[in-house]
Amino acid sequence: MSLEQLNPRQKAAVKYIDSPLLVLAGAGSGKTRVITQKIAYLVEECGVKAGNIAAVTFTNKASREMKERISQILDKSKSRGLKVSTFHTLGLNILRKEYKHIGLKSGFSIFDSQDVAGVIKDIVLADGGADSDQVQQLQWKISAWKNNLIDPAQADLYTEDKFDELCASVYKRYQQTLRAYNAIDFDDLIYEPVKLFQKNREILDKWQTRIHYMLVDEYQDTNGCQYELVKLLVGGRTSLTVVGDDDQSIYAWRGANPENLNQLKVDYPSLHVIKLEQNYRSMGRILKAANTLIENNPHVFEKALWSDKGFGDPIKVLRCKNDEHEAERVVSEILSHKFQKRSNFSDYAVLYRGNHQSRIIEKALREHRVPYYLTGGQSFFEKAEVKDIMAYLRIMANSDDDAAFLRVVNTPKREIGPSTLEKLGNYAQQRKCSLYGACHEIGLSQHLPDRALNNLKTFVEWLSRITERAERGDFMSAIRDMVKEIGYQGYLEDTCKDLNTAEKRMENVNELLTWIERVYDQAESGSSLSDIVSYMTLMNILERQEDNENESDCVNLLTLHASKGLEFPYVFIIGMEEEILPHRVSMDEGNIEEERRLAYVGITRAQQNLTLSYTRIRKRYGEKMECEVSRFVDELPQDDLQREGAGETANPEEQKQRGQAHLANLKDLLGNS
DNA sequence: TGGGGTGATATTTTT
DNA sequence: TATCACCCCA
Repeated sequence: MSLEQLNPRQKAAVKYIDSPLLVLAGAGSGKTRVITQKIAYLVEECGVKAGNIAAVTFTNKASREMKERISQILDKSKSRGLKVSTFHTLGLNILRKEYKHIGLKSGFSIFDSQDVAGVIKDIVLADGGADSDQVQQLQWKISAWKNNLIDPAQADLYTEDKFDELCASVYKRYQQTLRAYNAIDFDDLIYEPVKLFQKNREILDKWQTRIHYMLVDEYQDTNGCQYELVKLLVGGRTSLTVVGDDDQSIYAWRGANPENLNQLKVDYPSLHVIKLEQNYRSMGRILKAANTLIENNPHVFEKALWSDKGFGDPIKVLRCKNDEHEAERVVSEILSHKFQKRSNFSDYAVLYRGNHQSRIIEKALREHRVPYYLTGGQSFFEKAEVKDIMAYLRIMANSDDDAAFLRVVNTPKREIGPSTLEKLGNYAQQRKCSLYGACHEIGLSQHLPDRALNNLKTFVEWLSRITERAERGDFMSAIRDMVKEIGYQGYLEDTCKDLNTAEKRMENVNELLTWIERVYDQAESGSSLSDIVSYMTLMNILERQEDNENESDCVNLLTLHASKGLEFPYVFIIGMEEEILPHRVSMDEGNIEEERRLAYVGITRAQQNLTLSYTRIRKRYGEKMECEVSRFVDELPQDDLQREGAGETANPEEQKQRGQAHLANLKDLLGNS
């Protein structure tokens, strides 16, 4: 195999196997290439079987990309059994084999965060009241506990105030409820295997034998639980390579613990560190700006990106009168630039801090007839029609899944209303069984009027028939018939305002079916209905749609967060203002460093040109607010900036503002060191 | 059962 | 200011 295409550092990272390895891979430094080459190296030169290697990523997209690139460099016969998966899929695979040890039955469901919110709501409601804000906080807290491996009993000990006590008691009942539903949540996919491994040496041994080498991508995004899983699977061995960049850690607010990078040095004293600093993406000036900015953050590992792509144009800084003006400027910059360079619309990206900022840009783009593609928004699996069909599959796979039952039972309408369901619920509780189970109990007739009873019976009988068909005969035709038999298309046509949206939703349903078919075809033989449903739950079809849309020539609109891992020739970052970037809330919480990393991520997306913009006045909550340029603009190398716009020469007012920003920044630095 | 009026609310999001 | 739940009424 040829390692010639790699630079010396990359080559070293691929070949190093003597101790655990941390690869500090700067933006655009070819980290995916290192991981894929290393897998090939392990297989071809070190005699490790592909089936004994586990490579872990965070998103489906990253794992798909990695699989694809490996198939390009490694023979199919040699890559057989290679496990490239997300953390959650790895966890699911473990649980599929070991579910009995944690009190689950086969066919368990995976609850998404909406299902979880529903369960918590029910629990609090039984307590006598809840507002949606509280449910949110409870959900967040429980998730945080799981991410830090704290079980309900331990949570009891950690309570500091009344709210913590409530959380702990809800946590306990929440776990019980999930078990009763034969369900787990996303966090459990990692939490439960870790707990099991900690308790049961034998099972851990088995999995350690199965996995000889682990590679972890985007290591700075791991949480405590994920790190523990890696640590357990690696055990005392040296067979670990993690790749990460502390400067691109932008998900701490979601439970990621970038400290895990430093923790490695403690847990593995023999840890070897290799830095990848050559950037293959951007012009020198962009990297200089990025380096200068991020130097304002404290670092455990120093790192400076460089490239041999030439220095490039100055970074434009647009100063605008107001937000409308800003949008207008950005669009006209894109248009005139495109005209000059004869580039494509898809070469441009507009990045922003918050989703709402896209609206005004969208408006300007529409006015100029510029096609655009908006990333984000509702994910495919959050669409009601997709959730409906998925719920049908879930109840078919796991009859204890009450959440799925409730969603499905009266959609489309079967005249099974709230009062029927309440009585059914009471009865199920009395009999200590699931809602579906309760429908089969003889005693139910005592509690329900005939009409309601009949409706329910008809439904569950139909459901068991179709389930049986799916399990026994041709899976896909049973599913397709199911959609037909419930009259879903007619239901959409009745409930949607216009036929157009009904049609669109039906298209989504069909797309879902196509996907189920694909997953079914690719799944190992012997995969059950529930296996298919589990994998579907962990998937995001939207990603694929994105790829499709990108083929038509569109300007890209996305949040800074969503931009991580992507690159564009020409990048605009709008709203470079105090209270936006850095965001107000982060300022209050003292999280300036993460905001700075966010700006860093945005800047390093640009290959050739970078334009920043800010406004003097912005409408916020309907009120006109005076704005101040972001401190991050002041932290950039001023000689490399080309400032343009309304009253571009610095007036006394602005001088003063900048002075204040600088002072604040100094204080910030002092406070941190 | 659905639509319209009302009031609260306003980062970032993957699995 | 704009949106989105949610609740109430027809």
